[in-house]
Amino acid sequence: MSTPDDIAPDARRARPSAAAAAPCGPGRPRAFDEDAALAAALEVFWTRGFEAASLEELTRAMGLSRSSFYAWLGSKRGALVAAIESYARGRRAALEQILRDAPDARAAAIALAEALAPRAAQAKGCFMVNCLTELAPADPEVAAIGRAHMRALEDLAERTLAAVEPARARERASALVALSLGAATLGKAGAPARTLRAIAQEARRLAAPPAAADRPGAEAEGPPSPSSG
Amino acid sequence: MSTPDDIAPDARRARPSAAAAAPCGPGRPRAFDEDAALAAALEVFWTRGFEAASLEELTRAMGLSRSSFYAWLGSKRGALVAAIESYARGRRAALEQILRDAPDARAAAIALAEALAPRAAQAKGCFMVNCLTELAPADPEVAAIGRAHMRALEDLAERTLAAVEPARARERASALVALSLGAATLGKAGAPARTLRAIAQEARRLAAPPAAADRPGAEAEGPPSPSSG
DNA sequence: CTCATTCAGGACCGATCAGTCCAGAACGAG
DNA sequence: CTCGTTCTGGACTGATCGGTCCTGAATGAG
Repeated sequence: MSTPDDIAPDARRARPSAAAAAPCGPGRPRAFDEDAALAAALEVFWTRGFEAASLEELTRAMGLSRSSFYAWLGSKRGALVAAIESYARGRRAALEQILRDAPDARAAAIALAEALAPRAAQAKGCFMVNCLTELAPADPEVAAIGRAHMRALEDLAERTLAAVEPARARERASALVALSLGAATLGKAGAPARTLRAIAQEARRLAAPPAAADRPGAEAEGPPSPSSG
Repeated sequence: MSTPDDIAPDARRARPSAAAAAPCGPGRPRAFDEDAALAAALEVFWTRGFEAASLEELTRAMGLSRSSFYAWLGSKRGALVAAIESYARGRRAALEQILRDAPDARAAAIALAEALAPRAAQAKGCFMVNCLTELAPADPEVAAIGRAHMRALEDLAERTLAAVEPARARERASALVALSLGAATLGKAGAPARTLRAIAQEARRLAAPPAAADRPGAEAEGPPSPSSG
C-alpha cells in the first residue's frame, strides 16, 4: 500500500494462478504449467534463499527460458512475491482442511498445534520465516504479505483455541504461532529432536490445556473475564 | 571440523578477543580496538545480513583497511564467525547478570522471560536467528555455534524455571526459547504491538506459572486506554 | 494464408562482489 | 640506528549477478 507503483513493470498478468490466465487473443498459448513452475520456484527460494537463488537455478528448475521468465514475472523479486503468495494460500488451505477433518473442537486444537509446531522444524525451515528474516526489513511489500499471513494464522488459531478454552484465546493463539516460528528456526539450526518434541508438547498444552485435574488452578477458577473481543 | 583447512589462511591470531592479543615481537602494534571493530562488524551484519553486507561497508564501519581486515580475520565469513561468537558471549553474560540481580527465584524467572521475549522483537530481529536462517543450512560451523548457543540458553532457562516450578522445566525452557525466537521473526515482520505483548505475557506465564492465589485467572494485560494510564 | 503471441537459447551489459597485491608510511623492540 | 611488523589506500582480478535484447522457430485465431 505504501509503495504501490514503484514496481509492477507488466501488471497485465500479475496474477498468475488466479485463473488459467486467458487474456489471449491470437498467438501461441502458454506452454508451461504455471502452478508447477511456481512450485519449482518456491522450492528453489525455499532451499537457497532469495539472494543465493540465481536466475540460472530458477529458470532451470522452473523449466523455462529467461525470456519467458521475465515476460511472465517481471523480475526475480516478482517471482519471489508470486511464490510467497502461492505458498501462503496453500498453507492456509491445508490448515483449514485439517480443522475441517477434526471430529471435535478439542481434536481440532490439538491437530492445529501439531500441524504448526513440528511441521516447521525441517531443515529448510518455514518458508515465510526465511523470507521475513532475509527481506522484511528492506522490503515493505514482503513484510506486509508476511504480516497478513501471520495475522490470518493467529485468527485461525484464536477461533480454534477459543472453542476449547476461551481464556486468553488470542494471547495463546499468538504464542502458538510464535512457538511454531521459533521451532522452525531451531529446526534449521539442527536442534535435537528432544527440544523439538518439548516445544510440540508445550504447543499442544497451549492449544488445548489439560483438564483442571491435571493442571490445578491455572484457568479453571477466577472471574471469567471475556476481555478478548 | 568437516572442512578444517579450506580456510584459515592465518590462524595465528584467530582469537581476537581472547586476550589483548600480544603474540608480538617487534613491529608496529595493533592500532585499532579489536572489540570495538568486532562490535561494528556485528552491527553491520545484524542490520544488513551476511550476503548483503559488503566488504566496503564492513571495513568502513570497522574503521580499518581491507588489508588489515584480511590480515586479521581472513575472510568475510571469518569476520561473521567472530562476530557471532562475540555476540553469543555478550548475550549470555547479560542474561546471567540479569539473573544475578534478581531478588528471588520467581523474579529471576520473570526477568528472564522479559529479557528473552520482547527484547528480540526489534526491527533488526535477533542476530542469531538471522544468521541461522540465512546460513545454517549451508554452513555447518555456523549451525553448530547457533545450536550451542540455543542449548546454553535452554540450560540457563531450565535452571531458572525449575527453581520456581519444577514441573516440565526442560520443556517449558525449550518453549520459552522458541517463543523468543518466534517473537523476533514476528517483530521483524512488523507485527502489531498487541501480538508481541501477548507473546510476552504467555512467556511470563510459561516461566513463572501464576500461583492460584497470586494470579487469579486470566489477568487483564493491557489497559484499554493507554493514553490515560 | 497472415498475424500476434510465446517459445528457446544465447550474446551481451553494467554493476558489484570477495579477495589479492603492491607501495609507501608509521612505529616499537633490539 | 635497523628490522620486523602493521598501518592506509587504491588498483586490480576473476567471477557472478540481474536484466535486456535479439534471432528464429513454433503455434493458434481470424
